[in-house]
Amino acid sequence: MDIETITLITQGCKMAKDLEATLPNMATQHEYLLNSCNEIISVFIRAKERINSKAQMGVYDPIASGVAEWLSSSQTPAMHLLQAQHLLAGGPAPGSSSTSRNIVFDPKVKGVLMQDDQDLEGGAGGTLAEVVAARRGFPANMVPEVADATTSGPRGGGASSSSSQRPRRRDGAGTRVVREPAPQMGNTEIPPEDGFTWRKYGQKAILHSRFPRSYFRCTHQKLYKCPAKKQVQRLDTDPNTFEITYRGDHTCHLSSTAPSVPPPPLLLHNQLIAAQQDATLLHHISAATSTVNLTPAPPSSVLMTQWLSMDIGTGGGGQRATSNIIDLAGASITNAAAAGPSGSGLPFGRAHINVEEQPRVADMADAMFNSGSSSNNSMDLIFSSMDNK
DNA sequence: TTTATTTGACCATA
DNA sequence: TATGGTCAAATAAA
Repeated sequence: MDIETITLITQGCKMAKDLEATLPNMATQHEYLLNSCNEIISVFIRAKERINSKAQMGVYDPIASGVAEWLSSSQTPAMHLLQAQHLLAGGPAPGSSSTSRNIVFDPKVKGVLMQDDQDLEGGAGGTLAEVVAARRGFPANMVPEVADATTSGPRGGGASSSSSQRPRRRDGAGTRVVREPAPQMGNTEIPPEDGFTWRKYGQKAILHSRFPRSYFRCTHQKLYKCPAKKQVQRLDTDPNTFEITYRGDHTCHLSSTAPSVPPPPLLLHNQLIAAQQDATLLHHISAATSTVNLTPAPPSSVLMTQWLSMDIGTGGGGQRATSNIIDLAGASITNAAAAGPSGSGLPFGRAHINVEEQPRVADMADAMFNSGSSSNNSMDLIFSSMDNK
């Protein structure tokens, strides 16, 4: 990545942060906000185009990848807002590309699909869940409704894949290899989160590799017989990059109580309402009896909390208001109230939440949105009562 | 007490 | 037979 691209990205980030700083005072200045957003977007688009031109040469750029990680980790509420606007406007998220497979302006999008991938970004059609998952950079096999016909179970014995790196396994079909930069902050030993919860079941030294390979399976493997697995290994040539191999599809999302694709970034309340009215979205919004399809923690619980509190103004009253919360990725929680502190694990099973159950839903929402990590998050607390074997 | 992680042993595959 | 992948007991953490 050349210096000009870096400069553009830096400039865009600075502009976004400046905007964020002025947001409290300028929140009502729509024209100013619009202009500012447009300026920021144009800067990132220029950066994106420069990066795309490099990426299309087929070169994985660890520096660009690192910047993507940095962008992700430093994403501000203002950035979320920009992204939300573009998401609902039908256009690509700021900084994302309809064709590229590189930097996407999203907290979760960091990966570079290396093989056996589908054009995650390119699908003009597809379900919302697919689009959202694609925008979030998830491997195609993690997108609900997208069944990989070639996928087999852990020892399914499918046909051999084209992987040249691990020719030993015959069940290579359905595997996807993603490279993601190691977190720049915090514990860099931990592979970046991908929105699902994983349980580590093994670690093994690999021949001719400096770093051991870690083996993970879906946390819900037992309960839902979810065959999804992943292997995580640091690259010998670039210790700051993880190579993550996904195997098997998540089947846990098939259950109404199971985790699914994570929700999209923060969306404004009115945008959510508008989205609700969109026929394409209604497909994903359950009707009268609202089945709660629980998801891993949102990318930014803080932001979600902010959003909930933002919404209180329109909800009226001195009490904490009821909000319509819609998980656009296929889940729905209706009339979930943002209420006080929650207790520990909530004893609900296949949750058909009625409006009358708001207090309980409120606790659940609290548990969901106050959790910080997708692993060991409150959702597991919620599920723990159900996971009794 | 429950759940997650670690790690040595075992098994399957090339 | 070497190697990668998984199991399961031991241990740690919550």
